[in-house]
Amino acid sequence: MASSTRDALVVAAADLMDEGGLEAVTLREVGHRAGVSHNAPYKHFADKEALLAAVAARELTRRGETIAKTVAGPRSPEAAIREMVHGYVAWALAHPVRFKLVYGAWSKGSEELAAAAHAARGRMVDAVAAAQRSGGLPDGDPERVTALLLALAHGAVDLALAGHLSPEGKGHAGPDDLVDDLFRHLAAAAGA
Amino acid sequence: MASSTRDALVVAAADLMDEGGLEAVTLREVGHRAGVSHNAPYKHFADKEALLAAVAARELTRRGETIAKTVAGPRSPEAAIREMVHGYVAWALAHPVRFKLVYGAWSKGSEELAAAAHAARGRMVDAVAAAQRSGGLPDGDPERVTALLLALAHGAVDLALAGHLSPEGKGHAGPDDLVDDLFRHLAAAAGA
DNA sequence: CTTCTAGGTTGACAATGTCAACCTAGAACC
DNA sequence: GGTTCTAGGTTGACATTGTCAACCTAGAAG
Repeated sequence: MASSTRDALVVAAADLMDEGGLEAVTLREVGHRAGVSHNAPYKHFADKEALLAAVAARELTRRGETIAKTVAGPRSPEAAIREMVHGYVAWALAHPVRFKLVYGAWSKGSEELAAAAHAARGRMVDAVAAAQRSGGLPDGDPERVTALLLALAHGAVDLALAGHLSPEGKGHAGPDDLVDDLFRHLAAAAGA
Repeated sequence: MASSTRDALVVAAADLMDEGGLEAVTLREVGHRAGVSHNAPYKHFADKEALLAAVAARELTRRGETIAKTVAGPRSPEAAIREMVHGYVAWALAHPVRFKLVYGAWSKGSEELAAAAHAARGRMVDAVAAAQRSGGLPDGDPERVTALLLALAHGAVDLALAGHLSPEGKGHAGPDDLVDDLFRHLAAAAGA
């Protein structure tokens, strides 16, 4: 197993950002929470960004496990993707800071990150392809339909978190509503 | 007109973020570019975030003007929304930092910002409603269909900027491709 | 002519990322 | 066993940056 101090640092950073946002994650406080000095993190990470990348990798790996469980759960392929996309939305809304970290720009492209992302995407693509075969989604490159679903979920969540989604009017469509709308339209397009 | 120094500060900040990213926008450098001292910005803005909000308001206002011109341009309503959404994508890809600033979280909800955003959205909703009447888009609350379009465009661009869109595979669907896909599916759903 | 104030200046401070120098215990090797 | 190397930790210092406080000045207001 990796250095236990290293893990403690990653956990401390994750906790800090959940509590006080990204700007609350200071190397000094992270070190303090992990029970080491303000400079100890540099023995495990090149710089602050590398630490944050480790946090992102940890989170993405967990997401991948969740998705793997989802794929084994529901009965129909349509239900499976629906659940995946709604799961994505729920996770993002529950952990906004981790969400923005994971799907922000990684100037440091860790291998673990790329692998976890690829695995998660692959599972979704499979589910989409299955749903296409059963007629619940329109035809076309499954990768591309997956990208469409993910992009919509991502955008809806991002806008919602920033408060730019439906200025609290009567429509009041939340991210989940938009996801449902898209699935409905896609189903209609598939049945044409 | 507002203080000319104030404008100079806003312009300097906008230039800086275009050149070196958000982290390059330091109050000292902004002041220097505007030809004043490192503390002069505080005579015009409460804090750094207020300055950034002013930059965002300026950018959003410009976007609104662009959209207004677009609405008067194309012939069919379908072409008009298509052009609006693609214009959104093009702008975001061309000015990633401004894009993230404008659609990031404003803890300081300036009135100018809210007004500009509302105006821009209204024009898009009108265009969507027109397209619905001519059968190019499926029925339903126009606000909601507009939100769907914007959310997809936003998400596609955000993922693309972060490098999380189609891991350079053969599909290689860019934001514009996803937007086209959505329009195609919506048209199919409308024709059902 | 006095007074007020908007806008500007300099100086200082605390927080933070980061570098450098130093220390220590245990693994590794003879 | 004794020597050496090194991973992991410590303290101290430094530059950058946002922000506050004190001070200054020219022109408007009276």
